[in-house]
Amino acid sequence: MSDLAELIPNRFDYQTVCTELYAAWEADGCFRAEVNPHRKPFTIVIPPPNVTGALHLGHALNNTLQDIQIRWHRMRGFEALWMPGTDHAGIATQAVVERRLKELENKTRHDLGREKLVERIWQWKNESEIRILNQLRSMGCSCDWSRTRFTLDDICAKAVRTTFFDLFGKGLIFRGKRLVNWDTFLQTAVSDDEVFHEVVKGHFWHLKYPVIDPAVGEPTHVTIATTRPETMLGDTAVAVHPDPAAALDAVEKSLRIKLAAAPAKERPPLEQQLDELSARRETHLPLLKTLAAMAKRGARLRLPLLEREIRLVADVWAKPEMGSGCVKITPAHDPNDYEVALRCDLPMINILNVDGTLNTEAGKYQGLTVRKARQQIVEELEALGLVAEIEDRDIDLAHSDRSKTPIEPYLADQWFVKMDQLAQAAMNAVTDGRVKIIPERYAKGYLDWLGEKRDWPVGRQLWWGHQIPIWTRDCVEEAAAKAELARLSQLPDCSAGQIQFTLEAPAVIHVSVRDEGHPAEKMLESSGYVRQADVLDTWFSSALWPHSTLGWPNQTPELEYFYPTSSLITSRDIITLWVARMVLMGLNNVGEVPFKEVFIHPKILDGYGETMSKSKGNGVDPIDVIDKFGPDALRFGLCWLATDTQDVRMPVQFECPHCEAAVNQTKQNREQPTIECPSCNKLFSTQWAKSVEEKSYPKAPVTSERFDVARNFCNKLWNAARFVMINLEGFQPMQLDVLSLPLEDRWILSRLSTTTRLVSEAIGGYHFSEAARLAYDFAWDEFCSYYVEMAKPRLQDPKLKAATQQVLAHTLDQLLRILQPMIPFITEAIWQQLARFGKVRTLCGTPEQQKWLMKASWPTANTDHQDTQIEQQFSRFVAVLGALREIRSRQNLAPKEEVTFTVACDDATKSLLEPMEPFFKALARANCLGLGSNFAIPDMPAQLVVDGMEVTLDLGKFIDVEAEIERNEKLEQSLTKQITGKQAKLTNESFVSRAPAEVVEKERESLVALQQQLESVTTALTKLRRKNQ
RNA sequence: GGGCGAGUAGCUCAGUUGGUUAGAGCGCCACGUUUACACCGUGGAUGUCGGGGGUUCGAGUCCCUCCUCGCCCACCA
Repeated sequence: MSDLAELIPNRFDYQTVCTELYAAWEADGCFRAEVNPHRKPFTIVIPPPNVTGALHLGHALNNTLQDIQIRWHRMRGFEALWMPGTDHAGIATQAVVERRLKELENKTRHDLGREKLVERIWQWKNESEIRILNQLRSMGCSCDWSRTRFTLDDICAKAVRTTFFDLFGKGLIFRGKRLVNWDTFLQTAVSDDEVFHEVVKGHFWHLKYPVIDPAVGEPTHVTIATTRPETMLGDTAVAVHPDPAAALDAVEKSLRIKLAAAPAKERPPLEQQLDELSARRETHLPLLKTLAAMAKRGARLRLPLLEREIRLVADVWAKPEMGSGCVKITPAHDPNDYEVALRCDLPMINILNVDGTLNTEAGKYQGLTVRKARQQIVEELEALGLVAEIEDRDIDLAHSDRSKTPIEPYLADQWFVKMDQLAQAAMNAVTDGRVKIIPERYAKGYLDWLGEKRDWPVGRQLWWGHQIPIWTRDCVEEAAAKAELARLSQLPDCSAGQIQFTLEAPAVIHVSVRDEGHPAEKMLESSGYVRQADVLDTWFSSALWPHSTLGWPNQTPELEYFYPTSSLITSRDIITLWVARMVLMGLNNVGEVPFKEVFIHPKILDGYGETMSKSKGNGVDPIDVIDKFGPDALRFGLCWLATDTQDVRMPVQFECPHCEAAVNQTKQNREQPTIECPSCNKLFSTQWAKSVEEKSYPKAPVTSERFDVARNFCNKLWNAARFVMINLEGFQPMQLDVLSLPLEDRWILSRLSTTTRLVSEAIGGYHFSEAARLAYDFAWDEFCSYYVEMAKPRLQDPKLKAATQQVLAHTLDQLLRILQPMIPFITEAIWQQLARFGKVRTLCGTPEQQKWLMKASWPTANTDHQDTQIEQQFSRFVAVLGALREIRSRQNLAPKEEVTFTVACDDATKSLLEPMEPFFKALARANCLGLGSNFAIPDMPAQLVVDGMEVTLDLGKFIDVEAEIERNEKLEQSLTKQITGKQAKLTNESFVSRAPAEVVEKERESLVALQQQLESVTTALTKLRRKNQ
């Protein structure tokens, strides 16, 4: 025994063992999943991480939960496939590489050219992909690496190309002129999802545009207001409401309705608005009426500076209740103005170059940046006396999420996917339950978003991504286009289904080619067609992920077997961007939903409740946590925290590399390149260290104390296992008859069975935290604190030893299985060792021959072992034990001092407690002198009533009478108070008559118990007081 | 403006269909090295369950309302 104790270290050496275990699993093909008609498939596709950088704690959570599901199903006999891979993440990745290019070499992508830049991005991708996949391995993710995909690899590319060609042929892809969010730094359109708003200080300029040839009684100027005066260069009209009086009436009416319904508190502001409105009727309405009339007669204005004539138009977009009541119309740079331009048939003038400078349309301002132009224009207008007023104002300015630069709304040619039918199909899949979203509340956002059925702009003016497979030729004249279309339709490629084409009125022809590298591509290029330079939105390829990774469009056996996938586990922020699009593409391409369930897990927030992100500096690298706590603690900790309703709030600490002090990460220090440790006053560096000097300081890992629980738990498990193994010497398994085992054995087996069932239910229902807590409580409180402690005396007894060993080995074996999905490394390491000492760990029947725990079978809850009566009996033992310990502790008895005690109880309890006598001795150093009713009361008693049992300790020489009196007095008070409350309740007629009988009965019983307890406390007090005199 | 979620011990969170004296981990206090584990053991202290109102014999739990925080969507001349 002592040899073994030395052989097995009392700490799990995760640093070396985990890497070895992972390699051994992988070498043995444990992660592989194959088409296997004899098993049911269980499939999860990983939400492919972006190859922009490394994974953070959010990914760690996401992947831990997936791995738990995969490992659990694998043990349950499913053919479990976890499909791994990464996402090329178009804009994000190109932006990272371009930023580095700028920082390190001061070059732009244009200095490098398309081919060279793409080459650089591939390099970056290769590096970060290795890093990401290694992070996943370190975490223990059991992905089938032989199937690893990348959204830009050949297999995914084929799926993208096929999908595009198909949608194009169905008329669901088209080109249109639309306003896009233009990122002037990356020089690409970004989607609404990639835009964030930030309030900046700005101004509100009121400008005057002269009226050309005003008639008598007409104003000479029209005043408009803008936050962006430079856009006046692109103005093509000023709008006024066609019927300002009616519009004001409507506004007033709605205000009055609101006012009538509003509570008193909200009224004043509404009333003020009404007052302002009526004032406005006097100050503005006459003028607005005149202007509306002028608009109808076709009045024209002179756009200052450019001296261009523009129209005054009547349009409902102009709100008479706001500003001057007139609004400048800049169709090419404002979404609303664009709509006005369509309605009023206005010209649309784009004044910007792709880099955000002004173009030739800006006249003498050409080449200026927006900023410079604004300054100059305002100065010149002021000189002309055309600035009526300048207000200070906060402006909610749109910024590009990727480059952090302001967005310019910009009119450009864009490719769209028509969402109509596709979105409807995806909505139906959720409403009819083919796709179940868990928790259910997230279905609402999904449906609302799809319900808008907005066309999806899929083109990106980037170099990194799937190039749009369209060749375009502008035939200039309609007749020529018609002739060309006729020619195309005669081509063999056309009848072979290799090309499809559309006519964009009046004379632009778009042709799509089905297969990459098909001769038709060359043919088109030699006959005047030009390939679209744009690439596809990165979500286009990720939308295909569940089927493209399985080989679609080829009808592979994998696709047949593993699709639809079982479960998608992801974070809530991409429900629309990704989940919704996967559903619609899956339905379109394969005709079946991509997954049956979507589980949305909580987000990891920092100590301030903010989402973690690299740019904020509050991100945590899971590798730092693994280094400090081990991969199992990382996983178990995340699992423990992943509750059903709350996001995970996680304050994090730098760990000083010099003195290991924990330095809380704050808003102040989290963005600094170096930090001085408050404990040793030495400097360490952070992720922001850039300069050589900054980087010369050792980098502090960032971890969180929240992983302590999990680390401690792993250690507890390790040592419990160590105890079991140390005590398995000479273990000879036999066939055990559970029913004839002693109480404690039957109790732990019953608890094991219940725990097994509950953990299965929790994992199956995605209640990960609950699963962790159930296993934790069973392992720590029930197995370690009670069963193992009780096993100690039994192992000394030759008659009891064998059965005890067997139950210990069996329980540990089953516990390891239950924990394997959550903490695979340490459980596997223990299981491998356990197999050396106890080859057979079943209670009876044939043992399972399995090399690896991760491939072993999931335990089934043995209902024969479940015995609520045994569990209740055991809880009485625990109660007595607790009473003994409490008395010992409050009397401050040294652990070595033995005490004697008696328990007054009924006969049933007596026969139950009798066999437990040795355990009172072992666990509380207390010798039982008597159970039941016939025993002498000691001279110096300390009593406690629990569960109707009166535990009396003979304190003899040990007693601290004062302390005992004080404690009893306190207790007496509290009991009296409770009794009074209960009596009041029970004499309350309405309670007794209306509450269910069993509730009333329960109250009565508890009153009796309380009274009994009070009585014994009073008796004890009397005795103690007498003694004290 | 619309929607969703959260507010329970110093901190981070559980709390099942309303039902005895509201729980856990960490932290704190006291005692302790009893041959698995000090990443441990035993015991203890700590709560107007965000505020107010209502339903009910009974509310942390249900309803209304207010406050605070977070997230999503829409809009912003």
